[in-house]
Amino acid sequence: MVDLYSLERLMSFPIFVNLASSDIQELLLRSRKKTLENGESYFSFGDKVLNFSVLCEGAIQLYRETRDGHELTKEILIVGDTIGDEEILLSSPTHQFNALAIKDAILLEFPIAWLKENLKKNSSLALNLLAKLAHKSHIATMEAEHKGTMMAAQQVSCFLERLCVLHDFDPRGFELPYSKTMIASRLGMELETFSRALSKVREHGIRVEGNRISFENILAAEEYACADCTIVDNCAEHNELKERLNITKPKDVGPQSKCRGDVS
Amino acid sequence: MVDLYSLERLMSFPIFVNLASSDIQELLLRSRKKTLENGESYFSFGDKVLNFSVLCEGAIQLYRETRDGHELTKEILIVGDTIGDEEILLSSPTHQFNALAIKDAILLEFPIAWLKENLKKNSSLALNLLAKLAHKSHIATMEAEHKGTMMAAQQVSCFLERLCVLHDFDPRGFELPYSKTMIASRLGMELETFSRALSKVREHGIRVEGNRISFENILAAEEYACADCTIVDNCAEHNELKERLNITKPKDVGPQSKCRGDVS
DNA sequence: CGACACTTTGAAGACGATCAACGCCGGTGG
DNA sequence: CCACCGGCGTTGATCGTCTTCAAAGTGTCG
Repeated sequence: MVDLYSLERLMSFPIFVNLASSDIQELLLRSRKKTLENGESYFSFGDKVLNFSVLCEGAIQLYRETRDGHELTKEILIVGDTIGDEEILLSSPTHQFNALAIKDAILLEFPIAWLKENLKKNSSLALNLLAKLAHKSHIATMEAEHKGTMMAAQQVSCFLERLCVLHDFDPRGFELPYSKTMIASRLGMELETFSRALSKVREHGIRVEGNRISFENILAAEEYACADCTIVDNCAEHNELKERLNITKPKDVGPQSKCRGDVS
Repeated sequence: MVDLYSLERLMSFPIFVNLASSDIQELLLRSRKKTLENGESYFSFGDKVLNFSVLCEGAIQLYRETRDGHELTKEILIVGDTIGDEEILLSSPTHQFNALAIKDAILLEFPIAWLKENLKKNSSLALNLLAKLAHKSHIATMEAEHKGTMMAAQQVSCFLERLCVLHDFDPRGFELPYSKTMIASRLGMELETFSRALSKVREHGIRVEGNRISFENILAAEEYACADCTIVDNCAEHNELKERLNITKPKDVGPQSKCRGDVS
């Protein structure tokens, strides 16, 4: 069992980074712990926004349903991510999507009033949230661009590379952390399309066997994934991946590419 | 000629709303005025990020170019919008897109150090920026969903309705504020597709004659645009539009829909 | 062994992108 | 004044990719 209340752990989350320990201690006094089992709903579309929450363990899917019963995954949250910030900042009284635990999860909850207060008082917290939102917005832009310019298989290739880095998996072989159905939904494509895309990435240096992924030829995979990406230096995760596989230290990072990606 | 330095004008911009007049006075001392002519470039991909800027007049297109020479419009900024906030918050030393004046434009520029400073000191400024980014992120989510679930003509219909409200045009007849080429690019579709979509929306209560748009049957247009939108109460702009046309006061706004949209 | 969830594969269909041709208009120059 | 040109928008035909529908395969767990 993870020590939920470890200061170091909390301070490693982007939202709390740079906060004084005293602030975090103060934090914890106002917080509630919430546990969810795999498959348990956290809230649904239309529910009142009660809390600002930080995900400490597990994973949570944010999704909506279209009228024809289709499910649209907006995001998959992983440890360190936050829930409710957007609604609070938009002054939306109700949630605009459903939240479902897709692994056993633990959250720290804070009443929304707490966040509103502390954003005014604590500039570090406000800056952290600003950085997070800016990042999110950047990712959204990038993925929108990808959806418009790349073929499904290229998106999958790009996704797998980012996934590997962000989850700190071994690039030489790792298991997908979610079902393929979930990933397809996250990528905004049909399961069938995703399945066929997985076949295709095999021709580009990525081995796929069941749920096991391994990067056999990262340069080929990289080349394929980024062929139509406008980010010149390619994604930070992609470079990270190459470094880990000891292929090429990018000669000079220089004007850094900003293709970081919440891949979840 | 607009009085650029009118306090009321600046305070009406989302980014400066709620700031004390003294703060705004202070602001102006640090600012530089920059004018651009229609067609003039403000900065290009890869340029160093030097300023945080507020657009006071005109319009600016943010776009990238793909390798095959295609142009991708990320956003069209209108009066009151800001430039450079994202880069500063992401600590990106260079711009990740091009900025081009598509009307004669006037900006107020602040050195990036200024923004960094003031975000710490001035919580209202930080909160305004947070609200703006949250809103931007929300729009991005919505438009991504639209691109995935609606046909081109539905997106166009939705866009025209939001455009009308955000630019405060007369719903019974107004001119498109940008070229069709520009709008198509903004919507992430080809000019031909946009052109055909305009033909199709005619069958759904929207008259299109050259660059003139008029909403003849807002209920039909609304029904068409939102048929596949998961936002239950539909866009705030759509409701606003219906009110302006005196069709139906929405019986009860209730849990407010959050489909506001920077349509530019 | 059978039930069930999940995934793969195949074939048909829909939508938007692409290529190509044309119409329209304003400007420029002879 | 007219001829020519370029930018912009429309329309038609074709093509590619993703979606959809259908069926079969794989795995797990009782």
